[in-house]
Amino acid sequence: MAMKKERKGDAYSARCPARLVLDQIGDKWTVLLLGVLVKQPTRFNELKRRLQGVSQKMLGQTLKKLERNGLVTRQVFATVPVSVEYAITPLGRTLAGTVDALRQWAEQHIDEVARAQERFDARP
Amino acid sequence: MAMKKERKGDAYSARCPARLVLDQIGDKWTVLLLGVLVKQPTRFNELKRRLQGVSQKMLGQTLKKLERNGLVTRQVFATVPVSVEYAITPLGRTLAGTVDALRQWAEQHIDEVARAQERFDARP
DNA sequence: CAGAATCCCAGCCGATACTG
DNA sequence: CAGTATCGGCTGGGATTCTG
Repeated sequence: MAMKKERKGDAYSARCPARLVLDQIGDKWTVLLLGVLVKQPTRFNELKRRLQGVSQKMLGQTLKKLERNGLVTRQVFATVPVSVEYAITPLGRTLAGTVDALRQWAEQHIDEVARAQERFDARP
Repeated sequence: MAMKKERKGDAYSARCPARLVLDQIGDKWTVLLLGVLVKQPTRFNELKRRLQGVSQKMLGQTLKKLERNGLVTRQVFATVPVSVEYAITPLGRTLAGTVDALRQWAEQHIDEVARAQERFDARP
């Protein structure tokens, strides 16, 4: 029997900081969420409205992950029906900036990528 | 800058260039793969050896996706057992650079993130 | 050596329903 | 309003087997 010893992850371990970042921003909603919050603090249902198509489950889950990683804060106001405001942290703001570099790369090179795909798909 | 109205595919449509990039680099092996190939062209089994823990399936699949997007090239040599060399393209090299910005962000802020996680996990 | 094909599981994610 | 809980589909990804 092939036992693996301590194969926890090699260069690919959870200790790899890059992996931590990609696990955060690689999911479906984080980038869009940061994109909204970087402009202003926003409440739960308002976020739900902005990110058309998100489910409460994923919104809550994504926000919780962001909060846990110190990228957004959650503040509760004791209004009549309680309201909760999410805001980006300074740390989150720096990440949003870095993610923006990615977005810029994408916009600059999307045509080239699209052409590569066509070439690839149109061959024997 | 043009306002996009188009609510059919949300802001989250496949047309979104940022989404295309995240779908490419967000997977488990792309970043590591680029990290190896950015140094020198490498053959299939050599890649498999370098990325300890990757399966042939995922390696082949990831390479194919990279090739389709024009980020790496695949060249076959008619040696005795045939050998195949994968190399990063200029386009792929620019992406690798951008990804590196992400890695730098991660390394600079991993401590702060870790502390945020501890604080989050250690509360009632 | 370089891969394709198959099986299977864990986790993401959406839809829906329920709570304070 | 702001969530949590549960069910189920889909897919990323690993292990294994087979081919040129």
